[in-house]
This record gives sequence, structure tokens and C-alpha cells, in this order.
Amino acid sequence: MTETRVERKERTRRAILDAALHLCEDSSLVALSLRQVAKEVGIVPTAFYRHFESIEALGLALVDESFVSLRAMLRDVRRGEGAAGGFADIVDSSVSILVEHVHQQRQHFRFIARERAAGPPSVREAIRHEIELCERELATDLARLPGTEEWSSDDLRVLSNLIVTAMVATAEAILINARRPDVEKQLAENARTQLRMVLIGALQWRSKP
Amino acid sequence: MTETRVERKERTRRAILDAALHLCEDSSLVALSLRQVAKEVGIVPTAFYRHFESIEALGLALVDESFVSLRAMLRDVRRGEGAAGGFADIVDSSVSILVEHVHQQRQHFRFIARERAAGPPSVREAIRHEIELCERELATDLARLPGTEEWSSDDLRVLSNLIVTAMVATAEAILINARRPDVEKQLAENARTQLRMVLIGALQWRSKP
DNA sequence: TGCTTCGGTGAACGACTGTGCACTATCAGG
DNA sequence: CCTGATAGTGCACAGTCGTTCACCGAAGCA
Repeated sequence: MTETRVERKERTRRAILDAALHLCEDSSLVALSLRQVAKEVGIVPTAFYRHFESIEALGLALVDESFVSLRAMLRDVRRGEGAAGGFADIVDSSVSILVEHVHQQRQHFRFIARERAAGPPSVREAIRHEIELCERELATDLARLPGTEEWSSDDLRVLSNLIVTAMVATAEAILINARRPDVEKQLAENARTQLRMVLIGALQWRSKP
Repeated sequence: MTETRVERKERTRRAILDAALHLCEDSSLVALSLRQVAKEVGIVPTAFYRHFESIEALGLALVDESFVSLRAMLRDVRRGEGAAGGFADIVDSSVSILVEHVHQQRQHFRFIARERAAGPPSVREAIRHEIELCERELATDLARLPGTEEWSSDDLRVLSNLIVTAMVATAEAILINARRPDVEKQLAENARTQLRMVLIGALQWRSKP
């Protein structure tokens, strides 16, 4: 025997997650049927229930998994910030890392981008919550940057929200234009310009007392 | 007789559009069935075909209709800009108009926000195209603002994209928090702050030669 | 007035949906 | 080694789905 029982179960679970991720590439979770997933995995429909209570539960598992990818990206971005010299370097490396991760975890980013707006309510809620956490983290990062010493925490959150929104939009645009390296290069350059514009504005900003 | 034949037909068509819009409030077009719509309207499923070739065609019609609402908003924004005094006034009035229109045309904005990411490919494409047109228009508006005389057209587009992205995100957030006036007020204030930050950055910006 | 056009009807089809239940085969632990 | 747990099977059920077809009745034009 080469596999223990829990290993086999985990393998099937993974196969289900992968199948769902694959089927979600050009549709949404709400238009996904249990039977499609089962057929893709190569199991009988009822066996699905051995692993997930419903498609919605599957979706929540995919949210968790996808945000592992996203957080890995944020870790890389932070490491880049530590190594980089000035603002320009931070912007350049951060966008490069974004582009790279979107490529490597295309399915996860696509899933988040789509289900954020279209998934079952609980999935939407979960994604919204995770993104809010990311914004909060970014806000504390921004607080450490020179020039933001006197900012109110509200303003930090607002700036953080703007940056996250712009980067999410960039990721979506990259996903739409996958397999078009020229367009993608332009999108990355645009994202860098946007970040620079925002940071220039931020450096001039003074919070109201 | 109170109604001519074309009037009756148009009335049914409207009823179908309204029913679809209503059913799309908490689901997506791809999870919408022809029979649901027909039942909601009060006609037999096959009668649907007298008005639309498919659900997808219905979606494209809804895109057209929704962007009529959105363009009406942009017209109001431009009128506000003409009347307003300085940058601060423009920002304040623009965001107010956004909030107001999102309320008045809740279903249309919700539809765009959702199907933009989750709709059938042709619907996504149509929405993407319309938003791009809006960005283009905003770019020409920005070109008329004092301080952007020396900007490259690329930079104008990039700034326009950033602003549109931020405003779309604001509209989505308002839709999520509908019926919570306190949250909504905060969101509007955040949007104003973001616009001010961006404009401050833009005023300092100099395009590369 | 008579004929045509056409929005809407109703039955029928084959395919697909989620879910329940009884079953089997196999691995893990006593 | 035997026994209980359990991942996966197979069948069945009642719905819903999109689409077809022949048909109806009233509006509109001649």
C-alpha cells in the first residue's frame, strides 16, 4: 500500500477543489453544479457530500485557499519594501510581485475577483472580510512610512483602501488580458504610475486635526 | 381599445427587463433561467422568445439600459463641475451625485457591478467596453482642468482609470451597505478624501517627456 | 369584411439538477 | 484476525431546465 486512508481522502478533496477552481475559470460558483464537479473529479455525485456539505461550503474553502495565495503575495511585497531603497523602488518591486503572483496563482485570483461580486452571499462576505483585513494590514504598513507620522488612522485606512482597490483592479485587468504580454506590460506600467501619483498626493497630505 | 399592439409588446418587453433586473438583485445572470423570468413576468416560457433570442441577449439589453443610467449620472457630474468653484467643490458635488444616482438606479448599478465580473463573456465584454468609453470621456474632461496642460495623453488615461476604478469601488460599497445611512455617509466621505488625495498628487505630477 | 400578422398558449421532449437510501469494498484499530 | 468505520457506488425520485411544435385569438391592414 502506498497511501494511507487520510491521504486518499485528502487527495480526493484536493481533486474536488481543483476541479471547482478549473470549472470556475469561465463561469461563477453560483452557476456550478455538484454533478459537474463530481464528473470532473471522476466520482459519483453523492460522494461529493463526503467532503463538503454543499457547493457553498466548497466556495468558502476556496476562499480560504485563495487568500493563502494572496497573503503569500503580500509577504513578498513586504520583503521587497524592506530591501528597496526609496518610494520608486517600492512601487516598482510591488507591482512586479503583483504581476508575478497573479500569473502563478491565476485561478485563485480569478476566483476571488469573480466571486467577490457574484458568489453566494456568504462567499461574498468572506472575501469582503479578507480584503478588509488586507487593507488594515496595509494601513499599519503605511503608518511606518516616513511622512505619515501625523496622519489620522481614518486617513490611513482611506489611503490603504484606495491602493488596494487600484491593485485589485490591476489584477483583474491582467487576468482579462492573460496571454497578451504587451498589454500586460502596459497595465503594469500604468499601475506603477497610479501608485506614484497616489503616493505623491499622500506625501502632500495633512490630516485634519 | 386603450393600447395599440406595439405598445403591448413594448410593455411586455419592459416587464421582462424589470423581472430580470429584479431577479438579478441577489444572483447573477448566469444563474438566471428563462423560466424564472417568464414566471415572474406572468407569461409562458416560450413567449420569452418573442422578445429576446436568449438570456444573453437579454443581458446585453440590460447593459445598454444600465449605461443609459450611468451616462445620465456623468452628465449631472459634468453640470456640477461647470457650476462649482474650485477643486474641493467639484469633488464634493461629484461624490454627492454619485451617491444619489446609485440610490435612484440601484438595480442598474448592481447589475453592472455584478455582471462586469460574472456575466456571460459577451456581457462582460460589453460592460468593459462601456466603462472604457467613460474613462476616455473623463480623460478629455481632465485635460481641460488647469494644471494638466503638459500631461501626456497616456497619463491622462491612467489618472482617469484610477478615478473611475475608485468611484466604481465606492458605488459597489454603497450598494453592499444599502439601508445603512451612517455607513454610507462614511463611504461618501472616504470617496471624497480619496479624490482629493488623487487630485493633490495629480497637481504635482509632471509627465515624462 | 376578410385575410394576414404575431404575441401568447400548452403540451411534450430529453437532458440535467440536488438529494435520499441501501449497498460494497477496503483500510485502521482492538 | 476480526470488526467497525467510511470513501465511494448505483439507483431512484421529483424538479427544473431550454427548446420544439401546433395552435389560438385578437389587432391591423386591404
